[in-house]
Amino acid sequence: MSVAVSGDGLPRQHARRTSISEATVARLPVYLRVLAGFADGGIATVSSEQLAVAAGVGPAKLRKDLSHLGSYGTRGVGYDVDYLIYQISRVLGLTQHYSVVIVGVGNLGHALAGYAGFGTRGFRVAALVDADPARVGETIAGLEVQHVDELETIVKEHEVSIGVIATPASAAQDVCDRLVACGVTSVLNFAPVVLNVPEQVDVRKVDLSIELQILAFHEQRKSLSAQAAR
Amino acid sequence: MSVAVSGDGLPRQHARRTSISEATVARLPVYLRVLAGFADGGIATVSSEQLAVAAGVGPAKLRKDLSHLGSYGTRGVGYDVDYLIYQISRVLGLTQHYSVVIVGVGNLGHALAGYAGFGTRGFRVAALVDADPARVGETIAGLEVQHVDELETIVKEHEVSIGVIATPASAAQDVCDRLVACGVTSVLNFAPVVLNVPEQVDVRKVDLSIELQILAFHEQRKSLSAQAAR
DNA sequence: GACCGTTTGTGAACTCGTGCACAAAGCGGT
DNA sequence: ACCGCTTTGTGCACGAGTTCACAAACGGTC
Ligand SMILES: NC(=O)c1ccc[n+]([C@@H]2O[C@H](COP(=O)([O-])OP(=O)(O)OC[C@H]3O[C@@H](n4cnc5c(N)ncnc54)[C@H](O)[C@@H]3O)[C@@H](O)[C@H]2O)c1
Ligand SMILES: NC(=O)c1ccc[n+]([C@@H]2O[C@H](COP(=O)([O-])OP(=O)(O)OC[C@H]3O[C@@H](n4cnc5c(N)ncnc54)[C@H](O)[C@@H]3O)[C@@H](O)[C@H]2O)c1
Repeated sequence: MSVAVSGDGLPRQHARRTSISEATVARLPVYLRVLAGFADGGIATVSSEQLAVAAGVGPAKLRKDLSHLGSYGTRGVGYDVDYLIYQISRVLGLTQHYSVVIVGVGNLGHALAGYAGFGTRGFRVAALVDADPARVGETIAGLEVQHVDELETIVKEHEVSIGVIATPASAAQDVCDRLVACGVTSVLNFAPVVLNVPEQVDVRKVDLSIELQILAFHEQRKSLSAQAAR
Repeated sequence: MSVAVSGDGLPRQHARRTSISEATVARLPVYLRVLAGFADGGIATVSSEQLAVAAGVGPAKLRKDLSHLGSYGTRGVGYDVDYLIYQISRVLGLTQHYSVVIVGVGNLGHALAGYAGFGTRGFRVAALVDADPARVGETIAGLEVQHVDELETIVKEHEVSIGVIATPASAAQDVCDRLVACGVTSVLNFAPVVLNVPEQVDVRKVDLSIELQILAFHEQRKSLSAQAAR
């Protein structure tokens, strides 16, 4: 593997020639969480075997995933927990901070606003907005709900890069368009609709009803095969 | 394509020889939702092109997905909306009803309990349980919160097949073990932990923090390439 | 009934992701 | 300095999933 030496004299792997696969990126946060657990437990080094078991993946897959972000491991020993945490954080972009705006403060929006998990890894809920005048002014988790018309001002002022949509499905596309128009380039959508966005905007969806239907499919498969065995 | 005739005289495609791929199963609920929208709008038939656009996938992928569940389409015309809804529902196992138990009625559990989307497609919230005695007895969306020790009784009585975990991460594995011990074979996990379950149990996870970190990765990628262009 | 434009269903090529197996590399003990 | 044990990093084969491209099928029209 080729190694470049940067100005400060520290060796620096530039494995950022080939981009990391989407499947790998989706697993890195899991590794990160598991590693954080090890670090809390005072464990200094882990083998790919241990990490793999804790993360629920195969050891080979784990090693291949990690190899995509550089060669940070010691043969015969394993990985240094703290160093690996740092490297994964760096690759995922968690060394920066991201401001999040939550749009739609209903049942779900309330839960999200109060969710402690946001703050833990570089994400900060900058504002809560809703279209319902009755909700505007309410304070949740230390934040006052603002009107959705303030969206552009809020996004500009707090340099919001991630928008979370927790409105009814009927309003989601409209809200998304407004977010994109304000310059938001990442959207996390909880509403059960397929959002249309320009090329450069990333959308990820969390869809409870789809998850349930996938489970239903497997339930049926299980009960059918149980029936066939009879 | 071979066609079998069942006892009742109706022609019945037995495309259920080969199992449907996981990727396809994950998209079927999306098609179903889009189709429901078309049906509401009074549209009787759709082409793969129309459906694909509405579902946010390519037309070829859509046709291949649908072909996996039989040959329900008319060349030169398209698909009959109602019939396709029925067929997808059948394949996904939504013609049956599933009872769901929600474990952990905190911020998120509250939102889930009140979520209308549960009832719409054959899923029924049979019970809410929590470990906190202060929460037991509270009524949410017409259901009284019961103690988690009642879990086994509840699962047996309501024939619960799907368990939703909305407890803190520290309690999730324990709750999961108890659900599995009661005979629950599908779990939807909102807690940020990797659950260990026996082979025959399906687990799906919804993990907000992972989604955010994936978005962060792409945000970083975007800002880096913008910087490189400068 | 033959023709024509349309749309499905699907083989085939291709890309992407996974798992195996092993050589290279490090560490500790002698 | 050597040896043996452990574990990484990766080449390779394989399977899953996607995309292309087109023949076969259908409805409508003459
Ligand atoms: N509650 C859940 O557990 C749950 C689970 C999965 C998905 N969802 C989805 O999440 C979304 C929200 O669910 P909920 O239960 O919180 O609904 P809700 O009706 O309780 O809340 C929706 C909120 O959005 C606000 N809103 C409506 N239009 C708006 C607009 N144009 N701009 C800004 N705010 C607007 C409303 O005033 C309301 O406060 C829905 O799409 C739902 O399908 C909810
Ligand atoms: N709030 C959110 O928006 C959000 C988003 C994503 C993920 N999550 C995750 O969902 C889970 C719940 O989040 P929350 O905000 O509702 O937390 P919460 O603390 O408000 O609620 C947790 C509930 O679980 C109950 N509980 C604890 N141990 C239990 C046990 N052994 N059996 C049954 N019930 C038990 C508690 O009494 C409490 O009522 C957490 O793991 C959290 O990380 C929450």
